[in-house]
Amino acid sequence: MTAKTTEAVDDYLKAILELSGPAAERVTSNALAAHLDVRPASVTGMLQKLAEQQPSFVKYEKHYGVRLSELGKRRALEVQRHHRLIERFLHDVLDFAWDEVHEEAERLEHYISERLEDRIAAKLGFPETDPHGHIIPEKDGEVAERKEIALSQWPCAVPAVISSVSDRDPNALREMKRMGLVPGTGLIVKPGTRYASLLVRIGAQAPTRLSRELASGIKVVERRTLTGNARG
Amino acid sequence: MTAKTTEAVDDYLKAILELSGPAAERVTSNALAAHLDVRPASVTGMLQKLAEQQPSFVKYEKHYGVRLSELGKRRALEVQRHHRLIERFLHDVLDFAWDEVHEEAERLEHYISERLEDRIAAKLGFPETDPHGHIIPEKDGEVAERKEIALSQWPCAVPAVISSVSDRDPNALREMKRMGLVPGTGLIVKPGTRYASLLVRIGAQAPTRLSRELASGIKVVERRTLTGNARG
DNA sequence: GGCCGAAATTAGGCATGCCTAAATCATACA
DNA sequence: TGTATGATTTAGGCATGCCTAATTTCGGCC
Ligand SMILES: [Mn+2]
Ligand SMILES: [Mn+2]
Ligand SMILES: [Mn+2]
Ligand SMILES: [Mn+2]
Repeated sequence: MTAKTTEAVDDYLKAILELSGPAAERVTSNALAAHLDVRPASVTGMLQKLAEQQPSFVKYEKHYGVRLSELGKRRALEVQRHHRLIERFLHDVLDFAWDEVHEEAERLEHYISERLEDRIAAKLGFPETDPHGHIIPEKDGEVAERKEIALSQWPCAVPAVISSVSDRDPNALREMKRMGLVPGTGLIVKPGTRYASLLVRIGAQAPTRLSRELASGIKVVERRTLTGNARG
Repeated sequence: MTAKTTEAVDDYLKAILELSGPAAERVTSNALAAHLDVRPASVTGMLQKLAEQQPSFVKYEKHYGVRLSELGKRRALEVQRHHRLIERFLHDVLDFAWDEVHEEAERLEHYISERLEDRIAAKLGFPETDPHGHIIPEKDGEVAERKEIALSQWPCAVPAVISSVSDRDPNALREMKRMGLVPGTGLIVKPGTRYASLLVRIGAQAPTRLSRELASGIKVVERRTLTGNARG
């Protein structure tokens, strides 16, 4: 039973969680402003208000950035759980395409009750990931960890499996699906081709060119590591 | 594609629709304030803002009340359609009890997209009523009319069928379900018993006492009139 | 150590939508 | 034809959360 939040507050907390990365580093006002599509001045205002609350969702040092408190992390994970459960539900039960679910979930995540969250999870059989491969936090805030790496950072010639893809660009998602770039697909980056595009063998297909832009939305793990729905 | 609205505006429009009744009479500020649980001064403020918009959702005469414009009626019906589809979906697909669906729908009705509305309707096979018997407006704003009457007004000894029940009081709903007072159930009011309680034969049961309060939430139609899921 | 540019904050405003307290209006009835 | 009473509106405020413009701070570089 965390304190009462608004849609705006929830979105700030989730943004801080997602921008601070696995090491929970400080997040800058500018980064938040870009992610949330508001002006930096608005971010400062919100962070000040959040920081002076008692108890507070954030630790904020003027001019140095913000990070989540335990309470803030708890709430951010709860909203993220809502988001990802809703995406899987829309996709699996209501026939939404994987490029359509994000926008809808971005709103609904703030307005479903705990009861509805639980019924959705039960209906789906307590899924572990959303349609883009992102891990759904447990109800108690636990997150199954996984050391995934951006495809652009992955070494050549080492077999990898797609673990997740960014869900924020519908066009990119449609293009990925067309090329077979979905979670679980295996791939290998061909050596010496890391300029404007990557030469990649996707699954069992012949090697294809993959733009850096598209590649930037893809995260991978080592071939054997993926638990569950591997396909490559 | 009606103009952009907020949750508050949607709730005002829906309240005006529901309080103005089949004859679309003017609704008073006080009635709205009571229904929406805000102060009358707040209602006045909102009605003034709505009335001076161009195009406007309402026709408002200072000191005399408000009614919906065509645009306002269109929007109110759309929100009502959302509400009732969501209630049926939560009940039929996600195992919500009939006394749990209203509160959830009251929030979600404002936040589902047209796409989600359509998918829910399709998944349900385009249902005609919500779990409380209320008719779901069509997507184009058409409403199947039905001349239902409050049970308290129904003549004695004339066979009736429950057409709908009020969904706003969870306790009353649980009590109704326990007594078999659900849409489709037939009943007859016994003569000469219209004081603090009604003596009523519900379905095939022995006659029971029914408090005026519970009866006030029940609407009925003539025995043969109900289309569809009659049970009485 | 001082300067410069980028990042961040402060200052001042606006829109929404709620509140309480103080007028004012409509109207029933004496 | 007043008048009182309840309904309604006006006046003034507050919280949230966004904006632009102006100012301050940070940090790297000469
Ligand atoms: Mn959101
Ligand atoms: Mn996702
Ligand atoms: Mn509502
Ligand atoms: Mn209902």
